[in-house]
Amino acid sequence: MDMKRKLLSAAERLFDRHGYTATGMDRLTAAAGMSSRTLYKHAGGKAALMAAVLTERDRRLMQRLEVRSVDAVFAALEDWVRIEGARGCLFLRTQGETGGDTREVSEVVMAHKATFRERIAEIVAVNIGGGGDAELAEQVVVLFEGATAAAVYRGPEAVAAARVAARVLVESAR
Amino acid sequence: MDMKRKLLSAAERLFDRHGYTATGMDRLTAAAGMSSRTLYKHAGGKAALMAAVLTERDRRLMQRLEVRSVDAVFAALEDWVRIEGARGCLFLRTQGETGGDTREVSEVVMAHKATFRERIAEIVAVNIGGGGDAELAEQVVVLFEGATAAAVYRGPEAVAAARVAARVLVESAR
DNA sequence: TGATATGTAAAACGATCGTTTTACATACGA
DNA sequence: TCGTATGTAAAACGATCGTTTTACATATCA
Repeated sequence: MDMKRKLLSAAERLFDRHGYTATGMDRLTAAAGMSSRTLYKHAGGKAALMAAVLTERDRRLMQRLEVRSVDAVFAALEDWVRIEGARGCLFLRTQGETGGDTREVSEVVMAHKATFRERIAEIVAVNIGGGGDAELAEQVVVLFEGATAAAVYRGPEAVAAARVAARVLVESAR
Repeated sequence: MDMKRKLLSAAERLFDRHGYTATGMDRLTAAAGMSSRTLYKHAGGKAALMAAVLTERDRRLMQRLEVRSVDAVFAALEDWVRIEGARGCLFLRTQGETGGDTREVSEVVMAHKATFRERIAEIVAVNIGGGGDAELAEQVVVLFEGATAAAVYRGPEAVAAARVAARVLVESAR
């Protein structure tokens, strides 16, 4: 279905640039180039549409994190910021906007963060040799989130700093 | 003015817990225990109220960062998270919700982030001895933002991990 | 040919948005 | 005692919210 792809990419763009609550259905229908009847048939409703957007974003993001080294994780984040810009983590922003009381959204957000953390832990384990280092994995997660957040006002420099910091931490944990 | 204090603390609570856009003026008047006429006389409007909330929050946060060591910065963040909970940075969340096109809000957010970064740079300079280390300061900023963001789904553990990471980075920069 | 699916355009739904206004009460200081 | 300030309660403002419905067009395929 071509219609669904158009809807999802238009919705992701608007939600990301203007926020979930502030984006009205009329703006969504206009940007997706379809009637509201068709939009509701495909997406179900606003919250379900946001959940679908986040599910798709999770897929795209996790694909970029199919790497073997901690350094490559931050290289991937650098690419992401350069291509898509830095407006903060859409998952956390949406969770914050809805106060956590939109079930469909909360579930996707928490699931994404869990698999994200798991992926980082795997990569850290490979880099360290030997068993996993839970503390180092937590540190890398924090650096990744911090780079994402700080890049909003510091730009790509924040990601570069996180990358260097991760190198130091990995080295000192080895 | 007692009225203004009641308004600001009620507004901060609601904006922080439910988001800026999703919080209606009726909920604000009810929580602050005042008529909408009085609210508008004191605050001017919704955007100006949010700006006032952020200004007050900046004051409170910066007060907690009147410390001498990088380690104390993260100790302060631990206290904050324990007392106020972890719902992410209200400044960045609000900036994200408004897409950056509410002037009154954007100005306070950017000003806060600038002074925050400056404070971190000062503390880093004291800890390192000798001139400032711009790269280390950027790393500490990233760790602080990352701990704030990751604590939403990882809890206080995220702050503890950031604290340890900062220790390692400061040591290796010395 | 005629049913089924898939789309648009546009109006309507009741609710809620941020804000202003009208009308009235109370306290304080000249 | 009279004006000024400061408050409440409640209605009204037009706009916009998310969602559903009505009426109609087009394409596919048995």
